[in-house]
Amino acid sequence: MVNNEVFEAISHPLRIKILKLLAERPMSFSELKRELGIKSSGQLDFHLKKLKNLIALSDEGKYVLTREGYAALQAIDIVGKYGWQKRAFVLGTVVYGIGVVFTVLHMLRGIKLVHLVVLGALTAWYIYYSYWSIAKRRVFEKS
Amino acid sequence: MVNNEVFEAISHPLRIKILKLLAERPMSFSELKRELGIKSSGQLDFHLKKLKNLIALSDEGKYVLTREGYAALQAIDIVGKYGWQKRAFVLGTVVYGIGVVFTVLHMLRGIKLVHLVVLGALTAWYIYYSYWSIAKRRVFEKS
DNA sequence: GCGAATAGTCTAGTTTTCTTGACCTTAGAG
DNA sequence: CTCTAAGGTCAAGAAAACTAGACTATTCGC
Repeated sequence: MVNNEVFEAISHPLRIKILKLLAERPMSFSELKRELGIKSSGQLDFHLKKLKNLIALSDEGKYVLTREGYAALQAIDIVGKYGWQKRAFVLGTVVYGIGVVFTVLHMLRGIKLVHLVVLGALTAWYIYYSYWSIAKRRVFEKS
Repeated sequence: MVNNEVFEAISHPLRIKILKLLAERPMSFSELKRELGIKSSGQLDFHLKKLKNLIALSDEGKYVLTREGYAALQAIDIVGKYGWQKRAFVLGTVVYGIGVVFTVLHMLRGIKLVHLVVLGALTAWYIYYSYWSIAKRRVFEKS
């Protein structure tokens, strides 16, 4: 299943609801019908077929998510939370700052190898995190 | 823009290509046309309009990705790489194991606070990572 | 001032998607 | 044996998505 097929599969609100319901627990055909509040069996049938690859039928006759289904759900999560990335980056910067200050205060009472290791690890993490946030996620892009 | 609108926007192979091209560098209308190898202006116009919210026109008259566009690109990445999650988890487990062994070997020459801190941090990271991998990403789900 | 390139718009027609509702089969309750 | 519920399938029509190609306006080289 190539990329755009997954996105086509999850490009309908009802199908996203189905995935979210199945992430909570496996459900049978009529359970899904009830939870979704739809009357037409044909409609559910149609959308379940569009979700093939993302869902499967368990031995007990209930629909469950496949691994690809969980991946799709993660993608849904990412898009739903993109507004938080800037705030998360600011928080990460604060955490880095506190870590550095804390370590430097300790170093004032004698520099030890462990201080340098912690400082190096913190900085390595922060550089990597910044790279992802700024170069890949473009948290400071406008709009 | 709600979730399913984003996925509808990226549910066409040409539109995914457009986003990937624009992630490399801003491009003008005819640059895109050339790179995509299409002949119809109407077609490009149609798909660019479907991508509204994910792209924008810069001052220089070139199309660029918006922050939401980068989020969509991340979602595309996730779905494209879901096959790697199991391998990544195995690697993570190996890293955790090496870290624990390394730390315990050091502890044999006298237990210090730093050893316990490192061990605690390693384990906290691994528990969190396992939670995500197993509960959220279902890396061990079959299919 | 002319030809070519850029940057599109608009329309008509084709193809897909989606919804509705009728229909089918099996199993269990009474 | 009949009625109801579960678990679907299928066909027809409406609505959307998509493509092709004709058309427009502006700019730049010459």
